[in-house]
Amino acid sequence: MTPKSETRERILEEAARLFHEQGYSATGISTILRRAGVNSGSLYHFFPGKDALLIGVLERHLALLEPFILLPAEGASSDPIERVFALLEVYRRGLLVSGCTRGCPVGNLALELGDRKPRARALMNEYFAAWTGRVQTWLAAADDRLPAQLDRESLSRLVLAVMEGGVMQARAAGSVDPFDAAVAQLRSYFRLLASYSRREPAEAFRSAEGDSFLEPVEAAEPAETADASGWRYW
Amino acid sequence: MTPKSETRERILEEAARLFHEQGYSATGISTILRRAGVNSGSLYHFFPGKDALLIGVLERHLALLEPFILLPAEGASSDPIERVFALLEVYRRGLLVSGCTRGCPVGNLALELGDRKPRARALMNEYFAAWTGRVQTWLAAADDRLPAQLDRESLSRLVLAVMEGGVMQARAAGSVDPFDAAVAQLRSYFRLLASYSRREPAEAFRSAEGDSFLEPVEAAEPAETADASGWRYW
DNA sequence: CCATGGCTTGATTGATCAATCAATCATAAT
DNA sequence: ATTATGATTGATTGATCAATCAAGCCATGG
Repeated sequence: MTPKSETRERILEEAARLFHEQGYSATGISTILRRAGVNSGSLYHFFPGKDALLIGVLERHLALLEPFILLPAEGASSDPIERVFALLEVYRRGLLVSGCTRGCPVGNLALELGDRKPRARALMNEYFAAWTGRVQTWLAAADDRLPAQLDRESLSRLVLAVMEGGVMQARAAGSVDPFDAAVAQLRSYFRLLASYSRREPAEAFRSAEGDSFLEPVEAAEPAETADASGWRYW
Repeated sequence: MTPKSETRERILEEAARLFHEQGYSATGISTILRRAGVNSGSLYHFFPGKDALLIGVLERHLALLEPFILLPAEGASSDPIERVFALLEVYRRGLLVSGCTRGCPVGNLALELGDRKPRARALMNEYFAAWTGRVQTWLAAADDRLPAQLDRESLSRLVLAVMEGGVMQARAAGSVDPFDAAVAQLRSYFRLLASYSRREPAEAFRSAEGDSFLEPVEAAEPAETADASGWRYW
């Protein structure tokens, strides 16, 4: 038995797949057991409960992020910006080979679980941080092709949003087209950034002050949106 | 006793809120009944089953998209591009008033249900199509500030991806910051598009041909990604 | 006055859920 | 050979799930 028993790995693998395809709540322990060819006692020998299994799955995703997602993207190109798009292409492949049923395994869980499982949310945050962190590394390596005033962390958040939002639309549409469309626009943005970095500093990056979008709102408002009839939506 | 009974509306409202916060599978009928102050027989009088309730909730979201999402965004500004960002701000408010637990109600369900409920997926597609369609209308109204070669449908898909991806990150982080970051970058993209539309046509929009990102892949490959050890990830 | 039909009541069903546990097996250390 | 430890078995638990249904309520129209 390897350091972490083979049975344990098989359970995690099937649980990860099922959580990804059906979600956490919709996946029954019995289904995991059947698919993994294991008895319930074995599962509860390794994991005290379903929650712990979820944590194990997320830890596995975190461990696999480097070898199965980031390294392949880095291997696809030596150009740092192309690596960003190679990263997106990794997820595109995931969509294609699964018939648009599987995109980002962590993204699904992030929306499903929200803040109801604090430990899980911390791990998902860690996952996203590692993901965007690596993108920032690449952006830093392409320093000469990006405007100096550009906030690289924000840009990495945009890249992640495009991936997750694109995957969601692809899953809803049953087609990669919306994903491709969003990525194509991101590509266009990078082209514009590159050409702008070659010209004058431009006012396009003058920070967001005077920008009505990021105003107070924060702790303002009676925290209730209602129309004339007293209807609430949120 | 309005055309569609008040009880029915109350059930739909509570179901929508619970599906949004906890997801479809994680929400029990009994919880909906308790929160709506209704007996099970009443619910099953209006909806043959939980699936039908889901459909009803999605139809309600579709019906409320116009009055509670799109019209407020249009009312916030007469400038068509500002309307795009006002639309994003609507969701930002939703995040804030809910402590980052509620973003886009349809997005959550889209990722959770995938293609397991065809009728539901069709409605979610319709929702996204209406959403991006309106954005395209606004983009068309700002025709003079966008490069002629720009694909407006793709851009609307990007806007939706930014919203959904931003909401997901905000939910995972328990903070609107990632959402704001992604939106700020989208804003920057729009600024660049505007300044470019004032200059020469630029090669930045020369379609995607010769662009390695959108190549074959389609029906190619043994449809399996494995590393040296035979490991599969997707 | 009754009859009709939309709506509500709430106990109840069987299925499925996550989780338990005493017993057994396998392996390796002593 | 003996014991200890880890891993596995699978029947079983009580809780919760979605869904059912016979009975009653009540407003309207005849």
